Amino acid sequence: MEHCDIRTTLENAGLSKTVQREAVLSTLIRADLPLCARDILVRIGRECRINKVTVYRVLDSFRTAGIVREIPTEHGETFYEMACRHNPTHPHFYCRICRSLACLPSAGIEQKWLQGIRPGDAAIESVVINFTGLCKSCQKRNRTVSV
Amino acid sequence: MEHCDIRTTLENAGLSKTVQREAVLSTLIRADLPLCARDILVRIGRECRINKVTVYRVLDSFRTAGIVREIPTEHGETFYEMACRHNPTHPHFYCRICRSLACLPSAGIEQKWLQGIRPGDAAIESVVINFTGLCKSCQKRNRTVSV
DNA sequence: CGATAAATGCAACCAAATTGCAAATCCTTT
DNA sequence: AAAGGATTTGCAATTTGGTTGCATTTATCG
Ligand SMILES: [Mn+2]
Ligand SMILES: [Mn+2]
Ligand SMILES: [Zn+2]
Ligand SMILES: [Zn+2]
Repeated sequence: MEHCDIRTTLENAGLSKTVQREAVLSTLIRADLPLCARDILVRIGRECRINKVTVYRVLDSFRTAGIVREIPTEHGETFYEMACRHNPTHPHFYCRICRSLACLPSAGIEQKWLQGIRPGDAAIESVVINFTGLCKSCQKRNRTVSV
Repeated sequence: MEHCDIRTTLENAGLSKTVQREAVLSTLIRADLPLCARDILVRIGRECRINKVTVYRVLDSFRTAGIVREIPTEHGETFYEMACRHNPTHPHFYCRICRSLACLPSAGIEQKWLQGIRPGDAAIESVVINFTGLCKSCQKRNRTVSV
């Protein structure tokens, strides 16, 4: 997969370049699936000194700038993924047991679906389509337990 | 709108009949929009003695029995609505300012959408389609403020 | 380099939801 | 109707994901 350049991304967004922002951004670019704040903190590890609060604030600035997309889940944790041209919007699958989030390969489908919707008077800013259920490994584990 | 019978609903679900369960169920049946645990607690008020924890547990038993649907929101509160035949599944709109949740009148559309999805190995149990943005009154309020 | 605005770290805080356990209630069987 | 066992509830404490206030540090620009 092709990737965005960290410096260019920050510059284009008008965000000042700090080690913490670079660490969060590079973690998200490297990731092959959406990450939550805790994931990011763990992945950065000792790479650079960074606080939990900073991760939240950095993610918020990225979201405001349109660099990342937010994917809220049933359980309450919010996941993040790159919102660049290399990663068009798509639905997600959330496992209610292991609380993992997976991207579903149906890019662009939201736009088609949106046309069937009458939002009334509301000003819609985003659509979240979240499938929930049991992932493959949790299905297996559950089957074994219940038999 | 037609309504379900409280006693029959509980009996069919195999749930014992307690004043607390009846209170929660009747509140949800009466409601004209999805409610969160706190809403339910407030609406029950002095009607019967009920604890916050009980509301959560009752809602959980209702969800397991398929009596209610869960609608998780971006902010972390979970809303609930009747899942009976009088109320087929539909998408929802969530206002990120006033945190209100509204039902969108597009019944049955999720089922159609599901057909376009390749879930891979996952066992899908539910689809949540959540529109987020600003409701009418929050648009107005925001406009006034920013001018 | 120095000034100033912006970003970060830390501790305290918050709201929603969950847990453990004792007391109360429900439901079946006498 | 009373008894007994299983289920449900209330209460206090805890967990979790996230936020706030404020002092310190860092980035950026002249
Ligand atoms: Mn994704
Ligand atoms: Mn609804
Ligand atoms: Zn899983
Ligand atoms: Zn609103």
